[in-house]
Amino acid sequence: MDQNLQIFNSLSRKKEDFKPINPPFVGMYLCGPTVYGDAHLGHARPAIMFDVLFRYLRHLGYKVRYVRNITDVGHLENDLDEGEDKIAKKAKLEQIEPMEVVQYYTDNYHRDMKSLNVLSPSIEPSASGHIIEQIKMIEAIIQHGMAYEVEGSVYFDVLAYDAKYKGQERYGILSGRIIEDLLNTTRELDGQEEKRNTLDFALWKKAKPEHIMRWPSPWGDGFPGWHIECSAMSGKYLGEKFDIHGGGMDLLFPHHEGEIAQSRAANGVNPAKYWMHCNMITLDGKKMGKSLGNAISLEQFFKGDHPILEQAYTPMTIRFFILQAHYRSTVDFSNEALIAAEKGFNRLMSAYEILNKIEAGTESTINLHPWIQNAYDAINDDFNTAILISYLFEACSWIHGLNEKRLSLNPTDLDTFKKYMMVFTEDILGLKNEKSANSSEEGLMDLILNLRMKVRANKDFATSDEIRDRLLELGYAIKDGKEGTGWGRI
RNA sequence: GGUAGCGUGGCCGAGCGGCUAGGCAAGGCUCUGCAAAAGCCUCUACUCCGGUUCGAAUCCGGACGCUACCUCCA
Repeated sequence: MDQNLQIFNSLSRKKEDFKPINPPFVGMYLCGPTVYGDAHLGHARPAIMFDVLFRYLRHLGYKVRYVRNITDVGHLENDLDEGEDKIAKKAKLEQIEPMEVVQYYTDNYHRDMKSLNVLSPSIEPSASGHIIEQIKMIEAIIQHGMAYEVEGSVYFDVLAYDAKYKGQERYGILSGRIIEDLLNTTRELDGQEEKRNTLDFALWKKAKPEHIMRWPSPWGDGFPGWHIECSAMSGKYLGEKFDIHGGGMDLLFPHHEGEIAQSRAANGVNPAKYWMHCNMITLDGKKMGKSLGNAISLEQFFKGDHPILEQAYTPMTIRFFILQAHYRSTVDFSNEALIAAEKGFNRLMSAYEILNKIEAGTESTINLHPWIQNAYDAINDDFNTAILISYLFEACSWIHGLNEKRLSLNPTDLDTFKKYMMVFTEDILGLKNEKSANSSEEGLMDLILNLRMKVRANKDFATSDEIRDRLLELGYAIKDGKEGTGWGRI
Protein backbone atom coordinates (compact mmCIF):
# COMPACT_ATOMS: atom_id res chain seq x y z
CA MET A 1 0.00 0.00 0.00
CA ASP A 2 3.05 2.23 0.23
CA GLN A 3 3.16 2.70 -3.53
CA ASN A 4 2.36 6.19 -4.69
CA LEU A 5 -0.48 5.43 -7.08
CA GLN A 6 -1.75 8.20 -9.29
CA ILE A 7 -5.00 8.08 -11.18
CA PHE A 8 -6.18 10.41 -13.90
CA ASN A 9 -9.48 11.76 -12.68
CA SER A 10 -11.85 12.70 -15.48
CA LEU A 11 -13.50 15.08 -13.06
CA SER A 12 -10.42 17.27 -12.63
CA ARG A 13 -8.73 16.20 -15.88
CA LYS A 14 -5.56 15.72 -13.89
CA LYS A 15 -3.60 12.92 -12.37
CA GLU A 16 -4.30 12.77 -8.67
CA ASP A 17 -2.80 10.78 -5.81
CA PHE A 18 -5.01 7.85 -5.03
CA LYS A 19 -6.26 8.24 -1.48
CA PRO A 20 -9.15 5.95 -0.62
CA ILE A 21 -12.00 7.46 1.36
CA ASN A 22 -11.91 4.69 3.92
CA PRO A 23 -8.64 2.79 3.81
CA PRO A 24 -7.96 -0.07 3.70
CA PHE A 25 -11.31 -0.40 1.94
CA VAL A 26 -11.80 0.59 -1.66
CA GLY A 27 -15.09 0.64 -3.52
CA MET A 28 -15.10 0.61 -7.28
CA TYR A 29 -17.90 0.50 -9.80
CA LEU A 30 -17.74 -0.23 -13.49
CA CYS A 31 -20.62 0.21 -15.89
CA GLY A 32 -21.05 -3.24 -17.32
CA PRO A 33 -22.69 -4.33 -20.53
CA THR A 34 -26.22 -4.05 -21.75
CA VAL A 35 -26.88 -7.67 -22.45
CA TYR A 36 -28.59 -7.59 -25.80
CA GLY A 37 -25.73 -8.73 -28.02
CA ASP A 38 -22.43 -10.53 -28.07
CA ALA A 39 -19.58 -8.92 -26.19
CA HIS A 40 -17.19 -7.28 -28.61
CA LEU A 41 -13.67 -5.90 -28.47
CA GLY A 42 -14.97 -2.63 -27.08
CA HIS A 43 -16.43 -4.37 -24.05
CA ALA A 44 -13.12 -6.02 -23.37
CA ARG A 45 -11.23 -2.80 -22.79
CA PRO A 46 -12.98 -1.39 -19.70
CA ALA A 47 -13.34 -4.88 -18.29
CA ILE A 48 -9.61 -5.52 -18.66
CA MET A 49 -8.65 -2.08 -17.47
CA PHE A 50 -10.76 -2.42 -14.33
CA ASP A 51 -9.46 -5.94 -13.91
CA VAL A 52 -5.92 -4.60 -13.75
CA LEU A 53 -7.06 -1.89 -11.35
CA PHE A 54 -8.80 -4.49 -9.18
CA ARG A 55 -5.79 -6.80 -9.24
CA TYR A 56 -3.36 -4.02 -8.46
CA LEU A 57 -5.33 -2.57 -5.56
CA ARG A 58 -5.61 -6.03 -4.06
CA HIS A 59 -1.91 -6.55 -4.64
CA LEU A 60 -1.26 -3.37 -2.68
CA GLY A 61 -3.25 -4.84 0.18
CA TYR A 62 -6.51 -2.95 -0.12
CA LYS A 63 -9.76 -4.66 0.66
CA VAL A 64 -11.61 -4.01 -2.55
CA ARG A 65 -15.28 -4.32 -3.30
CA TYR A 66 -15.68 -4.29 -7.04
CA VAL A 67 -19.17 -3.87 -8.43
CA ARG A 68 -19.88 -4.32 -12.11
CA ASN A 69 -23.48 -4.27 -13.18
CA ILE A 70 -25.49 -6.03 -15.81
CA THR A 71 -27.95 -3.78 -17.55
CA ASP A 72 -30.95 -5.84 -18.46
CA VAL A 73 -33.71 -3.25 -18.56
CA GLY A 74 -34.37 0.32 -19.29
CA HIS A 75 -32.18 1.23 -22.19
CA LEU A 76 -34.32 3.13 -24.53
CA GLU A 77 -33.71 2.67 -28.18
CA ASN A 78 -33.90 6.46 -28.42
CA ASP A 79 -35.38 9.26 -26.47
CA LEU A 80 -38.67 9.31 -28.30
CA ASP A 81 -41.90 8.44 -26.65
CA GLU A 82 -42.02 5.49 -28.99
CA GLY A 83 -38.79 4.44 -27.37
CA GLU A 84 -38.67 0.78 -26.77
CA ASP A 85 -36.57 -1.18 -24.41
CA LYS A 86 -33.55 -2.67 -26.16
CA ILE A 87 -33.95 -6.01 -24.53
CA ALA A 88 -37.64 -6.13 -25.33
CA LYS A 89 -36.95 -5.28 -28.94
CA LYS A 90 -34.44 -8.03 -29.29
CA ALA A 91 -36.81 -10.45 -27.58
CA LYS A 92 -39.60 -9.62 -29.96
CA LEU A 93 -37.30 -10.11 -32.88
CA GLU A 94 -36.24 -13.52 -31.72
CA GLN A 95 -39.63 -14.53 -30.35
CA ILE A 96 -38.37 -15.32 -26.92
CA GLU A 97 -38.79 -14.09 -23.39
CA PRO A 98 -36.83 -10.93 -22.57
CA MET A 99 -35.15 -12.64 -19.65
CA GLU A 100 -34.07 -15.38 -22.02
CA VAL A 101 -32.17 -12.82 -24.04
CA VAL A 102 -30.66 -11.47 -20.86
CA GLN A 103 -29.59 -14.89 -19.67
CA TYR A 104 -28.09 -15.85 -23.00
CA TYR A 105 -25.97 -12.76 -23.45
CA THR A 106 -25.02 -12.58 -19.80
CA ASP A 107 -23.66 -16.11 -20.07
CA ASN A 108 -21.81 -15.14 -23.24
CA TYR A 109 -20.30 -12.14 -21.56
CA HIS A 110 -19.15 -14.20 -18.61
CA ARG A 111 -17.67 -16.83 -20.88
CA ASP A 112 -15.70 -14.26 -22.86
CA MET A 113 -14.51 -12.40 -19.78
CA LYS A 114 -13.32 -15.63 -18.28
CA SER A 115 -11.33 -16.44 -21.41
CA LEU A 116 -9.72 -13.03 -21.15
CA ASN A 117 -8.69 -13.93 -17.60
CA VAL A 118 -10.85 -11.13 -16.22
CA LEU A 119 -11.64 -11.81 -12.57
CA SER A 120 -15.25 -11.86 -11.48
CA PRO A 121 -16.32 -8.71 -9.68
CA SER A 122 -17.24 -8.91 -6.02
CA ILE A 123 -20.85 -8.15 -6.81
CA GLU A 124 -22.57 -8.19 -10.17
CA PRO A 125 -26.01 -6.70 -9.69
CA SER A 126 -28.60 -6.55 -12.41
CA ALA A 127 -30.87 -3.60 -13.02
CA SER A 128 -34.00 -5.74 -13.10
CA GLY A 129 -33.22 -6.96 -9.59
CA HIS A 130 -33.07 -3.43 -8.23
CA ILE A 131 -36.29 -1.83 -9.40
CA ILE A 132 -37.33 -1.00 -5.84
CA GLU A 133 -34.07 0.79 -5.12
CA GLN A 134 -34.43 2.76 -8.31
CA ILE A 135 -37.98 3.78 -7.47
CA LYS A 136 -36.88 4.89 -4.01
CA MET A 137 -34.16 7.01 -5.51
CA ILE A 138 -36.54 8.61 -7.98
CA GLU A 139 -38.91 9.42 -5.14
CA ALA A 140 -36.10 11.14 -3.28
CA ILE A 141 -35.24 13.22 -6.32
CA ILE A 142 -38.87 14.26 -6.74
CA GLN A 143 -39.03 15.14 -3.07
CA HIS A 144 -36.06 17.42 -3.45
CA GLY A 145 -37.76 19.17 -6.32
CA MET A 146 -35.48 18.05 -9.11
CA ALA A 147 -37.78 15.70 -10.97
CA TYR A 148 -41.38 15.82 -12.09
CA GLU A 149 -44.01 13.40 -13.21
CA VAL A 150 -45.89 13.67 -16.46
CA GLU A 151 -48.41 11.10 -17.59
CA GLY A 152 -46.87 8.21 -15.71
CA SER A 153 -43.30 9.07 -16.62
CA VAL A 154 -40.77 10.86 -14.44
CA TYR A 155 -38.14 13.22 -15.78
CA PHE A 156 -35.07 14.69 -14.21
CA ASP A 157 -35.29 18.47 -14.13
CA VAL A 158 -31.87 19.57 -15.30
CA LEU A 159 -32.53 23.29 -14.97
CA ALA A 160 -33.85 22.95 -11.42
CA TYR A 161 -30.77 20.92 -10.54
CA ASP A 162 -28.44 23.38 -12.17
CA ALA A 163 -30.06 26.29 -10.35
CA LYS A 164 -29.65 24.55 -7.02
CA TYR A 165 -25.97 23.75 -7.51
CA LYS A 166 -24.96 26.85 -9.38
CA GLY A 167 -21.67 28.10 -8.07
CA GLN A 168 -20.73 24.68 -6.76
CA GLU A 169 -20.94 21.80 -9.14
CA ARG A 170 -23.13 22.70 -12.03
CA TYR A 171 -24.68 20.24 -14.38
CA GLY A 172 -21.91 19.45 -16.85
CA ILE A 173 -19.11 19.34 -14.32
CA LEU A 174 -17.79 16.01 -15.57
CA SER A 175 -18.07 16.51 -19.30
CA GLY A 176 -17.23 20.20 -19.38
CA ARG A 177 -20.52 20.94 -20.99
CA ILE A 178 -22.20 24.24 -20.42
CA ILE A 179 -25.95 24.28 -20.00
CA GLU A 180 -26.44 27.34 -22.17
CA ASP A 181 -24.54 25.69 -25.03
CA LEU A 182 -26.46 22.49 -24.65
CA LEU A 183 -29.72 24.38 -24.80
CA ASN A 184 -28.67 25.93 -28.07
CA THR A 185 -27.26 22.90 -29.71
CA THR A 186 -29.37 19.98 -28.61
CA ARG A 187 -31.07 18.53 -31.60
CA GLU A 188 -34.77 18.84 -31.90
CA LEU A 189 -36.27 15.48 -31.28
CA ASP A 190 -39.88 14.61 -31.76
CA GLY A 191 -42.12 13.51 -28.95
CA GLN A 192 -40.44 15.50 -26.25
CA GLU A 193 -43.46 17.53 -25.36
CA GLU A 194 -43.70 15.80 -21.98
CA LYS A 195 -40.39 17.23 -20.92
CA ARG A 196 -40.11 20.72 -19.58
CA ASN A 197 -36.77 21.00 -21.26
CA THR A 198 -34.98 19.08 -23.96
CA LEU A 199 -32.06 18.39 -21.62
CA ASP A 200 -34.26 16.58 -19.13
CA PHE A 201 -33.89 12.84 -19.14
CA ALA A 202 -36.15 10.01 -18.13
CA LEU A 203 -35.91 8.49 -14.67
CA TRP A 204 -38.99 6.37 -15.19
CA LYS A 205 -40.88 5.65 -18.37
CA LYS A 206 -44.50 4.68 -18.60
CA ALA A 207 -44.94 1.35 -20.32
CA LYS A 208 -47.36 1.12 -23.16
CA PRO A 209 -49.85 -1.72 -23.05
CA GLU A 210 -47.82 -3.80 -25.50
CA HIS A 211 -44.57 -3.25 -23.65
CA ILE A 212 -43.47 -6.55 -22.16
CA MET A 213 -40.88 -5.45 -19.63
CA ARG A 214 -42.75 -3.56 -16.94
CA TRP A 215 -42.89 -3.06 -13.25
CA PRO A 216 -45.43 -1.40 -10.98
CA SER A 217 -44.46 1.94 -9.52
CA PRO A 218 -46.08 4.90 -7.77
CA TRP A 219 -46.54 6.40 -11.24
CA GLY A 220 -48.07 3.31 -12.82
CA ASP A 221 -46.56 0.44 -14.74
CA GLY A 222 -43.30 1.27 -16.40
CA PHE A 223 -39.57 0.75 -16.49
CA PRO A 224 -36.57 2.69 -15.23
CA GLY A 225 -34.59 5.20 -17.27
CA TRP A 226 -31.08 4.53 -18.37
CA HIS A 227 -28.94 6.33 -15.83
CA ILE A 228 -30.78 5.59 -12.61
CA GLU A 229 -29.81 1.92 -12.34
CA CYS A 230 -26.11 2.64 -11.82
CA SER A 231 -26.85 5.32 -9.26
CA ALA A 232 -29.16 3.05 -7.34
CA MET A 233 -26.92 0.00 -7.43
CA SER A 234 -23.65 1.75 -6.72
CA GLY A 235 -25.31 3.50 -3.81
CA LYS A 236 -26.70 0.29 -2.46
CA TYR A 237 -23.47 -1.68 -2.49
CA LEU A 238 -20.78 0.96 -2.19
CA GLY A 239 -22.48 3.74 -0.31
CA GLU A 240 -23.38 7.27 -1.27
CA LYS A 241 -19.75 8.16 -1.82
CA PHE A 242 -17.26 5.59 -3.02
CA ASP A 243 -13.78 5.66 -4.50
CA ILE A 244 -13.70 4.87 -8.20
CA HIS A 245 -16.30 4.87 -10.93
CA GLY A 246 -15.44 3.98 -14.48
CA GLY A 247 -16.54 3.07 -17.93
CA GLY A 248 -15.92 3.81 -21.57
CA MET A 249 -15.44 7.40 -22.63
CA ASP A 250 -18.68 7.26 -24.53
CA LEU A 251 -20.45 6.99 -21.19
CA LEU A 252 -19.00 10.20 -19.88
CA PHE A 253 -21.88 12.15 -21.29
CA PRO A 254 -24.72 11.85 -20.74
CA HIS A 255 -24.61 8.67 -18.66
CA HIS A 256 -22.10 9.56 -15.98
CA GLU A 257 -23.09 13.21 -15.97
CA GLY A 258 -26.60 11.99 -15.32
CA GLU A 259 -25.43 9.74 -12.53
CA ILE A 260 -23.70 12.59 -10.77
CA ALA A 261 -26.79 14.76 -11.08
CA GLN A 262 -29.12 12.02 -9.84
CA SER A 263 -27.00 11.15 -6.86
CA ARG A 264 -26.55 14.77 -5.87
CA ALA A 265 -30.23 15.43 -6.29
CA ALA A 266 -31.12 12.39 -4.18
CA ASN A 267 -28.54 12.61 -1.43
CA GLY A 268 -26.39 15.64 -2.03
CA VAL A 269 -23.08 14.05 -3.04
CA ASN A 270 -21.16 13.31 -6.19
CA PRO A 271 -21.07 9.52 -5.91
CA ALA A 272 -17.43 8.92 -6.79
CA LYS A 273 -14.14 10.48 -5.84
CA TYR A 274 -12.30 9.33 -8.94
CA TRP A 275 -13.87 8.95 -12.37
CA MET A 276 -11.93 6.87 -14.86
CA HIS A 277 -12.70 6.53 -18.55
CA CYS A 278 -10.98 4.41 -21.11
CA ASN A 279 -10.80 5.42 -24.71
CA MET A 280 -12.34 3.75 -27.72
CA ILE A 281 -11.06 0.90 -29.78
CA THR A 282 -11.23 1.91 -33.39
CA LEU A 283 -11.45 0.11 -36.68
CA ASP A 284 -9.98 2.06 -39.58
CA GLY A 285 -9.86 5.01 -37.25
CA LYS A 286 -13.56 4.82 -36.47
CA LYS A 287 -15.02 3.82 -33.17
CA MET A 288 -15.98 0.18 -32.97
CA GLY A 289 -19.51 0.05 -31.74
CA LYS A 290 -22.51 -2.14 -31.87
CA SER A 291 -24.78 0.54 -33.17
CA LEU A 292 -22.26 1.44 -35.86
CA GLY A 293 -22.34 -2.09 -37.17
CA ASN A 294 -18.56 -2.44 -37.23
CA ALA A 295 -18.10 -4.34 -33.99
CA ILE A 296 -16.26 -7.62 -34.07
CA SER A 297 -17.35 -9.90 -31.26
CA LEU A 298 -14.83 -11.50 -28.96
CA GLU A 299 -16.01 -14.90 -30.02
CA GLN A 300 -15.28 -13.99 -33.64
CA PHE A 301 -11.77 -12.97 -32.64
CA PHE A 302 -11.21 -16.21 -30.79
CA LYS A 303 -12.40 -18.23 -33.77
CA GLY A 304 -11.14 -16.02 -36.57
CA ASP A 305 -14.69 -15.99 -37.80
CA HIS A 306 -15.10 -12.58 -39.42
CA PRO A 307 -14.31 -11.37 -42.95
CA ILE A 308 -11.89 -8.73 -41.67
CA LEU A 309 -9.90 -11.19 -39.57
CA GLU A 310 -7.01 -12.91 -41.29
CA GLN A 311 -6.73 -15.47 -38.52
CA ALA A 312 -7.98 -16.38 -35.07
CA TYR A 313 -6.51 -14.55 -32.10
CA THR A 314 -6.31 -16.09 -28.67
CA PRO A 315 -7.85 -14.33 -25.67
CA MET A 316 -4.42 -13.62 -24.23
CA THR A 317 -3.34 -12.01 -27.49
CA ILE A 318 -6.36 -9.71 -27.23
CA ARG A 319 -5.61 -8.94 -23.61
CA PHE A 320 -1.95 -8.26 -24.35
CA PHE A 321 -2.87 -6.12 -27.34
CA ILE A 322 -5.13 -3.96 -25.19
CA LEU A 323 -2.58 -3.72 -22.40
CA GLN A 324 0.14 -2.61 -24.80
CA ALA A 325 -1.64 0.71 -25.21
CA HIS A 326 -2.47 3.15 -22.46
CA TYR A 327 -6.14 2.98 -21.53
CA ARG A 328 -6.77 6.64 -22.22
CA SER A 329 -5.51 6.44 -25.81
CA THR A 330 -7.54 5.17 -28.67
CA VAL A 331 -6.19 1.95 -30.02
CA ASP A 332 -6.64 1.06 -33.64
CA PHE A 333 -7.36 -2.50 -34.50
CA SER A 334 -5.67 -4.14 -37.48
CA ASN A 335 -4.54 -7.64 -38.31
CA GLU A 336 -0.99 -6.38 -38.53
CA ALA A 337 -1.14 -4.89 -35.03
CA LEU A 338 -2.71 -8.01 -33.57
CA ILE A 339 -0.21 -10.32 -35.21
CA ALA A 340 2.59 -8.16 -33.83
CA ALA A 341 1.01 -8.41 -30.40
CA GLU A 342 0.67 -12.16 -30.74
CA LYS A 343 4.35 -12.61 -31.57
CA GLY A 344 5.50 -10.31 -28.83
CA PHE A 345 3.29 -12.05 -26.31
CA ASN A 346 4.60 -15.47 -27.31
CA ARG A 347 8.15 -14.26 -26.89
CA LEU A 348 7.31 -12.96 -23.45
CA MET A 349 5.67 -16.23 -22.44
CA SER A 350 8.45 -18.41 -23.73
CA ALA A 351 10.99 -16.42 -21.73
CA TYR A 352 8.68 -16.60 -18.73
CA GLU A 353 8.70 -20.36 -19.06
CA ILE A 354 12.48 -20.55 -19.38
CA LEU A 355 12.77 -18.60 -16.13
CA ASN A 356 11.57 -21.67 -14.23
CA LYS A 357 14.58 -23.60 -15.42
CA ILE A 358 17.20 -21.01 -14.59
CA GLU A 359 19.73 -22.07 -11.99
CA ALA A 360 21.17 -19.65 -9.51
CA GLY A 361 24.82 -18.65 -9.66
CA THR A 362 27.11 -17.44 -6.95
CA GLU A 363 26.89 -13.75 -7.65
CA SER A 364 24.51 -11.35 -9.30
CA THR A 365 25.38 -9.40 -12.42
CA ILE A 366 21.96 -7.77 -12.69
CA ASN A 367 20.76 -5.00 -10.43
CA LEU A 368 17.14 -5.89 -9.88
CA HIS A 369 16.04 -3.12 -7.57
CA PRO A 370 15.83 -0.26 -10.06
CA TRP A 371 13.98 -2.59 -12.38
CA ILE A 372 11.41 -3.46 -9.73
CA GLN A 373 10.88 0.16 -8.80
CA ASN A 374 10.63 1.23 -12.43
CA ALA A 375 7.97 -1.37 -13.03
CA TYR A 376 5.99 -0.19 -10.02
CA ASP A 377 6.44 3.41 -11.11
CA ALA A 378 4.94 2.54 -14.47
CA ILE A 379 1.81 1.02 -13.03
CA ASN A 380 1.58 3.76 -10.40
CA ASP A 381 1.60 6.33 -13.14
CA ASP A 382 -2.07 6.05 -14.03
CA PHE A 383 -1.71 2.40 -15.00
CA ASN A 384 0.84 2.74 -17.73
CA THR A 385 0.71 -0.91 -18.69
CA ALA A 386 2.60 -0.21 -21.92
CA ILE A 387 5.66 0.89 -19.97
CA LEU A 388 5.31 -1.97 -17.54
CA ILE A 389 5.32 -4.38 -20.46
CA SER A 390 8.48 -2.77 -21.83
CA TYR A 391 10.20 -3.67 -18.53
CA LEU A 392 8.94 -7.19 -18.90
CA PHE A 393 10.70 -7.36 -22.25
CA GLU A 394 13.88 -6.06 -20.67
CA ALA A 395 13.53 -8.95 -18.26
CA CYS A 396 13.12 -11.28 -21.23
CA SER A 397 16.55 -10.51 -22.51
CA TRP A 398 17.97 -11.04 -19.01
CA ILE A 399 16.32 -14.43 -18.89
CA HIS A 400 18.02 -15.40 -22.13
CA GLY A 401 21.29 -14.10 -20.78
CA LEU A 402 20.85 -16.13 -17.61
CA ASN A 403 19.95 -19.14 -19.65
CA GLU A 404 23.11 -18.83 -21.70
CA LYS A 405 25.21 -18.07 -18.59
CA ARG A 406 26.14 -14.64 -19.86
CA LEU A 407 24.42 -13.25 -16.80
CA SER A 408 23.91 -14.67 -13.36
CA LEU A 409 21.87 -14.16 -10.21
CA ASN A 410 22.59 -15.45 -6.73
CA PRO A 411 19.91 -17.62 -5.14
CA THR A 412 18.24 -14.78 -3.24
CA ASP A 413 18.12 -12.49 -6.25
CA LEU A 414 16.88 -15.26 -8.48
CA ASP A 415 13.97 -15.82 -6.12
CA THR A 416 13.27 -12.11 -6.07
CA PHE A 417 13.37 -11.96 -9.85
CA LYS A 418 11.00 -14.89 -10.20
CA LYS A 419 8.68 -13.44 -7.61
CA TYR A 420 8.39 -10.05 -9.30
CA MET A 421 8.07 -11.50 -12.78
CA MET A 422 5.08 -13.36 -11.45
CA VAL A 423 3.72 -10.32 -9.63
CA PHE A 424 3.86 -8.10 -12.70
CA THR A 425 2.95 -10.62 -15.36
CA GLU A 426 0.31 -12.73 -13.69
CA ASP A 427 -0.91 -10.97 -10.57
CA ILE A 428 -1.17 -7.46 -11.94
CA LEU A 429 -1.46 -7.71 -15.71
CA GLY A 430 -3.37 -10.96 -15.56
CA LEU A 431 -1.38 -12.54 -18.38
CA LYS A 432 -0.95 -16.27 -18.47
CA ASN A 433 0.50 -18.87 -20.72
CA GLU A 434 -2.27 -20.51 -22.67
CA LYS A 435 -0.26 -23.21 -24.34
CA SER A 436 -2.33 -26.24 -23.63
CA ALA A 437 -0.90 -29.62 -24.22
CA ASN A 438 -2.59 -32.58 -22.67
CA SER A 439 -0.36 -35.20 -21.16
CA SER A 440 -0.92 -37.90 -23.76
CA GLU A 441 0.06 -35.45 -26.48
CA GLU A 442 3.10 -34.57 -24.47
CA GLY A 443 4.08 -38.23 -24.17
CA LEU A 444 3.57 -38.95 -27.85
CA MET A 445 5.68 -36.01 -28.88
CA ASP A 446 8.43 -37.02 -26.49
CA LEU A 447 8.45 -40.46 -28.04
CA ILE A 448 8.54 -39.20 -31.61
CA LEU A 449 11.18 -36.59 -30.94
CA ASN A 450 13.38 -39.11 -29.14
CA LEU A 451 13.19 -41.48 -32.10
CA ARG A 452 14.03 -38.63 -34.43
CA MET A 453 17.00 -37.71 -32.28
CA LYS A 454 18.37 -41.26 -32.61
CA VAL A 455 17.89 -41.19 -36.36
CA ARG A 456 19.70 -37.88 -36.55
CA ALA A 457 22.56 -39.25 -34.49
CA ASN A 458 22.96 -41.88 -37.20
CA LYS A 459 22.94 -39.13 -39.82
CA ASP A 460 19.80 -40.53 -41.40
CA PHE A 461 18.58 -37.06 -42.30
CA ALA A 462 16.07 -38.30 -44.87
CA THR A 463 14.07 -40.00 -42.12
CA SER A 464 14.49 -37.15 -39.68
CA ASP A 465 13.28 -34.67 -42.25
CA GLU A 466 10.36 -36.89 -43.12
CA ILE A 467 9.31 -36.89 -39.46
CA ARG A 468 9.63 -33.14 -39.36
CA ASP A 469 7.62 -32.63 -42.53
CA ARG A 470 4.89 -35.07 -41.60
CA LEU A 471 4.48 -33.46 -38.18
CA LEU A 472 4.26 -30.07 -39.84
CA GLU A 473 1.45 -31.35 -42.02
CA LEU A 474 -0.32 -32.48 -38.87
CA GLY A 475 0.08 -29.03 -37.39
CA TYR A 476 3.11 -29.48 -35.18
CA ALA A 477 6.23 -27.37 -35.64
CA ILE A 478 9.57 -28.80 -34.59
CA LYS A 479 12.09 -26.45 -33.08
CA ASP A 480 15.60 -27.83 -32.98
CA GLY A 481 17.72 -26.12 -30.41
CA LYS A 482 20.98 -26.52 -28.56
CA GLU A 483 19.28 -28.02 -25.52
CA GLY A 484 17.22 -30.49 -27.52
CA THR A 485 14.15 -30.29 -29.65
CA GLY A 486 11.02 -28.45 -28.71
CA TRP A 487 7.67 -28.38 -30.42
CA GLY A 488 4.55 -26.31 -30.69
CA ARG A 489 1.17 -26.50 -32.29
CA ILE A 490 0.63 -24.15 -35.17
C1' G B 1 -22.00 24.88 -33.92
C1' G B 2 -20.48 23.41 -28.63
C1' U B 3 -17.26 20.15 -25.49
C1' A B 4 -13.02 16.83 -24.91
C1' G B 5 -8.85 14.96 -27.29
C1' C B 6 -5.36 13.23 -31.04
C1' G B 7 -1.42 13.77 -35.25
C1' U B 8 5.55 9.99 -33.17
C1' G B 9 10.33 5.92 -37.45
C1' G B 10 7.73 0.63 -42.67
C1' C B 11 3.52 -0.79 -38.90
C1' C B 12 1.56 -0.79 -33.68
C1' G B 13 2.49 2.08 -29.66
C1' A B 14 5.13 4.88 -24.85
C1' G B 15 6.57 9.80 -23.96
C1' C B 16 4.45 15.39 -19.61
C1' G B 17 11.55 20.48 -21.11
C1' G B 18 17.77 17.82 -21.41
C1' C B 19 19.28 11.07 -20.17
C1' U B 20 15.61 10.57 -26.67
C1' A B 21 10.48 3.05 -24.10
C1' G B 22 8.91 -1.46 -25.98
C1' G B 23 6.78 -4.84 -29.62
C1' C B 24 6.39 -6.26 -34.86
C1' A B 25 8.70 -5.92 -39.61
C1' A B 26 13.58 -5.28 -42.16
C1' G B 27 19.06 -6.07 -42.50
C1' G B 28 23.42 -8.48 -40.37
C1' C B 29 25.41 -12.24 -37.13
C1' U B 30 25.36 -16.81 -33.94
C1' C B 31 23.51 -21.63 -33.52
C1' U B 32 22.34 -25.79 -37.09
C1' G B 33 23.39 -31.78 -41.42
C1' C B 34 19.82 -28.50 -44.02
C1' A B 35 15.68 -25.61 -42.90
C1' A B 36 12.73 -23.57 -39.32
C1' A B 37 12.74 -21.82 -34.52
C1' A B 38 15.51 -19.22 -31.01
C1' G B 39 19.17 -15.68 -29.35
C1' C B 40 22.40 -11.39 -30.24
C1' C B 41 23.35 -6.76 -32.89
C1' U B 42 21.76 -2.67 -36.11
C1' C B 43 17.97 0.76 -37.80
C1' U B 44 16.82 7.51 -34.47
C1' A B 45 11.06 9.37 -35.73
C1' C B 46 8.06 13.18 -33.87
C1' U B 47 1.90 17.09 -39.45
C1' C B 48 3.33 22.21 -40.79
C1' C B 49 4.55 27.48 -39.45
C1' G B 50 5.87 30.88 -35.72
C1' G B 51 7.25 31.85 -30.46
C1' U B 52 9.22 30.92 -25.21
C1' U B 53 13.95 28.60 -23.53
C1' C B 54 20.96 27.66 -23.00
C1' G B 55 17.90 23.43 -24.72
C1' A B 56 11.09 21.28 -27.18
C1' A B 57 8.16 15.45 -29.76
C1' U B 58 7.26 17.55 -24.91
C1' C B 59 5.33 24.57 -23.12
C1' C B 60 2.54 28.88 -25.88
C1' G B 61 0.09 30.82 -30.52
C1' G B 62 -1.60 29.74 -35.44
C1' A B 63 -2.63 26.45 -39.81
C1' C B 64 -3.96 21.76 -41.71
C1' G B 65 -5.75 16.79 -40.88
C1' C B 66 -8.30 13.17 -37.72
C1' U B 67 -11.47 11.16 -33.67
C1' A B 68 -15.05 10.92 -29.77
C1' C B 69 -19.32 13.01 -27.23
C1' C B 70 -23.67 16.43 -27.74
C1' U B 71 -29.27 10.15 -29.95
C1' C B 72 -28.33 4.15 -28.00
C1' C B 73 -23.22 2.90 -27.28
C1' A B 74 -17.75 0.03 -23.47
